[in-house]
Amino acid sequence: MARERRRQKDRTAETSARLKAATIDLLHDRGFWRMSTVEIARQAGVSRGALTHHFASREEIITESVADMLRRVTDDLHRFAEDFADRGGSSDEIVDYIWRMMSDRLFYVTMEFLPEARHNADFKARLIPVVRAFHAGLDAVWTALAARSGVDPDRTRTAMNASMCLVRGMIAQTVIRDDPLYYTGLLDFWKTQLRPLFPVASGRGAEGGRAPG
Amino acid sequence: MARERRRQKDRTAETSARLKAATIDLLHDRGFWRMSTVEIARQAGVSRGALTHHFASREEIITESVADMLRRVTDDLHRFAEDFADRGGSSDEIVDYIWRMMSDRLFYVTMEFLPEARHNADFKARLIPVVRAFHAGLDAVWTALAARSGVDPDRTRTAMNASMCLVRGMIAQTVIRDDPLYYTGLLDFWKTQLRPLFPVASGRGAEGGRAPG
DNA sequence: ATTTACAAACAATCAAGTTTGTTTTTCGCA
DNA sequence: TGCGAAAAACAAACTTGATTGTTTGTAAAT
Repeated sequence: MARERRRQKDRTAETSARLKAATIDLLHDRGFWRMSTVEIARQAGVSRGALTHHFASREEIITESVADMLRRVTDDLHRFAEDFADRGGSSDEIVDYIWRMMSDRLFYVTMEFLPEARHNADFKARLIPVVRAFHAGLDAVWTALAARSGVDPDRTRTAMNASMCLVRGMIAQTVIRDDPLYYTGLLDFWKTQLRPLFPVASGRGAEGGRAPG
Repeated sequence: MARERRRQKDRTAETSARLKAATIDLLHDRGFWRMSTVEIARQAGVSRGALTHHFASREEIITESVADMLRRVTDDLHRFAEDFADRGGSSDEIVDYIWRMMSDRLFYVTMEFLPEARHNADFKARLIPVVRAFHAGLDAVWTALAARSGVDPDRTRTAMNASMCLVRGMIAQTVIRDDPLYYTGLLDFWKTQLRPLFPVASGRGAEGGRAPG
């Protein structure tokens, strides 16, 4: 393009980024074990030599790619939490948000590497800190909801972690069962269950923030 | 052994059963792609030649093993549904049952082959009918609960499918997060949510089952 | 006798990591 | 500031090991 001479830092950053993006793409489209480092290089538009230069092993490029992806999602999560706290959203919105976030490749990619984490202690260890950061992002969202609806934070966390698990299980099921109405039905049911737990304080503030158990 | 002369039917049945059991064991302990046909034969205590004699390919022994496993679980499900209908159990009990059923290797093994189903159309096609039968088994349980508590069957199905998804998502999370209290907390939360939807008809209160230790 | 169950050796493929070679960038130093 | 060595970014060929499906051989059941 414009610059014929590029700094090595820039070249490294760009090539690594392309390779990591290609890795996530293939993780999603081809699967953890079906994809090869040859494919990753091809998809990234670089030689396999470039790949081996920047990443010591197949396992390394995968762990770094997944870590990158989770960090990006975590950033989004924090932005959403801030925005949500500012304008005071509803529990419905949160359900929709996590459904969209998880459906958008995140949990499909997760299903690719979860089995590996279960069988490969190094891989799992490398993953845990970044997963913890992701959960901290989730907690930021839950905390915003708890503050906004005046509900006990612990109870909020439980309800929202359950929502996360529900969505995980739903997306797992989409692999075998393709039935959009089934999933919207489940989400609606879930929203209905959550609503009384997190009353919206706005407007005619009749509710003080307590829900009958 | 006791019998020196065995029918070929019996030999085939026994050897196949050993191989399929070994396949499920390794699927759980080593993972879909980490295990090899050599390992399966060794685990089953037969030669690899025996394996190739009874199963045309690696994919075939895996699909047949998984189908067998799902059929066994489905049988259990129907037995539970019958028993549950006879004595009129609580929704708490159902939550405990599906948690136990899914935690007992079933969903870990499922997480091993779900990605394969996502990327391998033949594999998926081979799986769908047996998964459908499994869901029919689940429906038998839900129907028993609906009849017993006089709740609309459709609503019951939705609530119970949500329970299944919740449990799936919880078990997926156990791969990364090892925290038994977290999971019992989620189960208790969910039982509390379900209880008012499925009131126990008798005057004895909703004492049902307690969470497993 | 002929088919079936099992056993073991074989062949071909494939992917990961290594090595070797070439071009571009960086940097110490005159 | 300019030059040359060193290092980094790529590229491609090579090595090795593992795995699957196939083939060939043998004992037992039909």
